[in-house]
Amino acid sequence: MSAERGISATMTPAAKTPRTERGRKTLRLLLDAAAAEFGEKGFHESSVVSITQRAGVALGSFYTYFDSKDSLFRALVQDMSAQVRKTVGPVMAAETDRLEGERKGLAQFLSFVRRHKELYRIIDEAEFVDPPSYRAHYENTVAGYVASLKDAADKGQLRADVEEVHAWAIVGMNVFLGLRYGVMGEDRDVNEVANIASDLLTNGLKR
Amino acid sequence: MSAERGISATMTPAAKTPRTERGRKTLRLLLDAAAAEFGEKGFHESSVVSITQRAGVALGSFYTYFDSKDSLFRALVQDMSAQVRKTVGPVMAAETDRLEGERKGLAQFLSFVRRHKELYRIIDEAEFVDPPSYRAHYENTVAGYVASLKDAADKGQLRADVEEVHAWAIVGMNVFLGLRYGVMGEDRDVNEVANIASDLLTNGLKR
DNA sequence: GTGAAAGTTGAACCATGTTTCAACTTATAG
DNA sequence: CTATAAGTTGAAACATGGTTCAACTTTCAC
Repeated sequence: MSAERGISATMTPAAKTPRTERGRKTLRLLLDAAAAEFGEKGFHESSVVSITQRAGVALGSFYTYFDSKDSLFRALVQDMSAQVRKTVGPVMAAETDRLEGERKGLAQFLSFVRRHKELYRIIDEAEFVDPPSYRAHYENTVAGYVASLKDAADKGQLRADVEEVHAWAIVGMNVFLGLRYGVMGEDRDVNEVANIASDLLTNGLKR
Repeated sequence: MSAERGISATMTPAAKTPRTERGRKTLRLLLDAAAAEFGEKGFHESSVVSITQRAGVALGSFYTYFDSKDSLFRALVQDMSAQVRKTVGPVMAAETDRLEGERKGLAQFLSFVRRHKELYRIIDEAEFVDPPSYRAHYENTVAGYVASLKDAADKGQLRADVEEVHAWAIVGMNVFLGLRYGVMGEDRDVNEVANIASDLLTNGLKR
């Protein structure tokens, strides 16, 4: 799970920025350890002690880089929220046809989730550990969806009456498919799932 | 938030069953207080002390009825999982047309959520506090959906190829609509939301 | 009415885990 | 080479809150 994810631009310096190479390395160790720990055991079961142990640094070093366990979590949520957008967004945008973009985007999202189960669960847990981050994550996501759906509607690629409710519905669909076929089990092919969902989204259930 | 919900049949006697009227009353006080408390502050922010205080009983009385804070939570999750099914199921089943049933069911679900935000959040938090209950809740829900979708397909009411993936997609959609238009805000009419979602589900996004 | 069972009470016990800090080591600029 | 800033360390202080228990009160069957 040790991602190549570094200290991304979006990450607010709630993390007291390290000044030397050694410092950056330690910070990265802590972030990776925390992501893994939170992903496996959840926020409350993870202790600062266990995180520092996994990272292989002393307990006290944690507070060189973070104000608290909470602030670490917040940093992680924001970082990963950005990561999802950065991974899925371009794949979706690359497609001229919005519905095809949706299909490709979901497939991409599902494989991302499989490779980053920890991060997926961290966002989910933010609903309880840090509600504002959670809301922000989904409000951003939905806002992006609404814009891009309206855009596609203008181009005549889909029905003209698309709005917020549609966006929340689609996001919910994707999140649950990610939970089931990304996190809970990998018993289905990513593309197969994406095809089925995309077809449902395009044509609906009626025969 | 003090529901008329009593000690339902499905509730495993993890709660040490009271033998007198007085006992039953105390147990109910504790259950209602806990549901409210968990709903507002989440599992970890709620303490047994605060729950007993809200219920107006002594700290020690808690352990007359529950083995632990966890076991109370488990009882609550199971109880509410059953409640949702009991509230939404019949409304859906009453309709002969599956798609119309879906619309009515969603509307019913949304108003249920509005009246029971606490319980909704309790199920969500089970993902972290008691994963088995969480999985069980959604696996049950989805299984019911698959059966009823297949049934409707046999009757020619919808496409023949419905399967598990569709069910997870629909459930995810409903859950997120519940989160947004039930819990987060009530700025839209329940029936309007249900109509839009139902239309999306029936006809899809293509124009 | 009486005694055993059921229920109540809250102080004390206990476990866990976050945060602080002063002594120490490593890095780097001049 | 050296002085100073950056970083590391882990023991101890501190806070929180779940759980136990022995003394007490209420209920209820006989």
